[in-house]
Amino acid sequence: METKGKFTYDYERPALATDCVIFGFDGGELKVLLMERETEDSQSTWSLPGGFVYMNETTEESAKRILHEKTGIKNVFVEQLYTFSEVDRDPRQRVVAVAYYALVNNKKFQIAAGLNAKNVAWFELSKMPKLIFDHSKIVKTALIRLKGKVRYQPIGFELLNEKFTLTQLQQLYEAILETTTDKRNFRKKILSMKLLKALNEKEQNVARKAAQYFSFDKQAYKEFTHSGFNFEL
Amino acid sequence: METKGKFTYDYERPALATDCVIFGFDGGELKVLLMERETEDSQSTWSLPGGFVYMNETTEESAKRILHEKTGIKNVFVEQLYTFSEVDRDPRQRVVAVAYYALVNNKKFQIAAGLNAKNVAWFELSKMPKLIFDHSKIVKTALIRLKGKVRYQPIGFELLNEKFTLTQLQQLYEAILETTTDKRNFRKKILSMKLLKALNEKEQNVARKAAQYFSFDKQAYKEFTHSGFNFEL
DNA sequence: TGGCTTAGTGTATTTTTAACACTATTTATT
DNA sequence: AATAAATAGTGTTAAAAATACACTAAGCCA
Repeated sequence: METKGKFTYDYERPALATDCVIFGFDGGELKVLLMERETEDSQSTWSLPGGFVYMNETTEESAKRILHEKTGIKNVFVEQLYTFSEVDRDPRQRVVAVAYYALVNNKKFQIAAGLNAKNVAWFELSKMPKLIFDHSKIVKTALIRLKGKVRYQPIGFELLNEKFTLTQLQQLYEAILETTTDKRNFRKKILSMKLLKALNEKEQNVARKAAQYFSFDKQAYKEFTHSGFNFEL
Repeated sequence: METKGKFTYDYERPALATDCVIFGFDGGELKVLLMERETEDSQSTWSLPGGFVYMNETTEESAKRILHEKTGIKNVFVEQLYTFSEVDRDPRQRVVAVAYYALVNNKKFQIAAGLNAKNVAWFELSKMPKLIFDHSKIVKTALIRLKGKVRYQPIGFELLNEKFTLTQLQQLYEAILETTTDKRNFRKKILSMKLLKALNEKEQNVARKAAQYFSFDKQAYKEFTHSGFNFEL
């Protein structure tokens, strides 16, 4: 128990923190951004970016602030995941963590990737190092959520640039859902929802037929949902 | 800030509480169990059962403990809903609330209903009183979750007795999803999953043809999911 | 015994999903 | 200039699932 501090309560309180699982998509692979810290015995351990919640911010604001402070990423999709409260999850003190997950598009992915020299790095899911505390469990929970959610909410687009090809979109879904899909059937289904705008623009400098660029039409999606339709893939 | 207390920290901490949305199903209606408290000005206000998290319990244990202490209900389905952290959600002090929702079957519903004389009561969703703080928002969030979840997880059964008729089951789904369904199609679909066991028992004392009782077959569901099938209604 | 009430059941149509293979375009290579 | 390499883009058919729809069965009551 702290004694030097200056905030005193008439009952004991857990500390409250936020942790963030940051997903990116690159090279056909789903990746997670992790931070490295040196421990006292000068071993390195990896963890999710996280920190304590301030008194004047919500947990969502806290997660976004920490995301920005620690990785430079801002203005991305962030959603609450789950609150982890095992009594001994942090052996040093009782910390309850409200976990969030973020989806980072390819452009911001590259910026975050540029920070590699420092203490953050992208990891493929199959190549994740051991993580501190219950952070592996948090990542696992985030993956399950992402897999479930991507099928009935158009959040996958958050992982691509504003303009993307149908092949990229299909690869994204295949990576997240760990499936393969027939190209024609995938295109038929996604185009039938009329939520994609075909742009007057094609890929450049590719040694093959250049693919058409599309963008997600947020306005059409609004009307789509208001008409009682449900996104589903 | 408290001054008489004996727990002191070197930075300010929000209080951590749990609140619980308790769903019951009776008379073809989905209901929520609420608590009444007297305020200082002797007006009554309604709220979700809730309380502070102890240092030696997880938030889930806290929610279950409080549920039991305040309503007598235990051994029911309880699942984490969402963490509410608006800075001013409780005007008296900063409280972050981890909300849970519980599904109470009809038998336990009746017991809880018997507490009516005291300070708890079941309310139909359309007849809910004004609630304290952000508790209406919490109920709304719980409803959205229940609606979403009931379609791809067999949690609806938690709201019925162990034995139930297909008509009861259908009414439950219709109440939660706010839809109507064709009786033959509903039966065809639910029975095709082979997750219901027909019991050698019928309704008693009804002034019409007595309906067959069924129960949910947990063992079959385990095998069902392990075979890669998904519950879906 | 006739009336009331809800249980229980089958078929035909429409819609959705799944399976499947070739041509078109662009760049790189020789 | 011709050809090879790579991936974009496209339509049809068959199977499965969802939907729409109406009568008979059983038990109690008046």
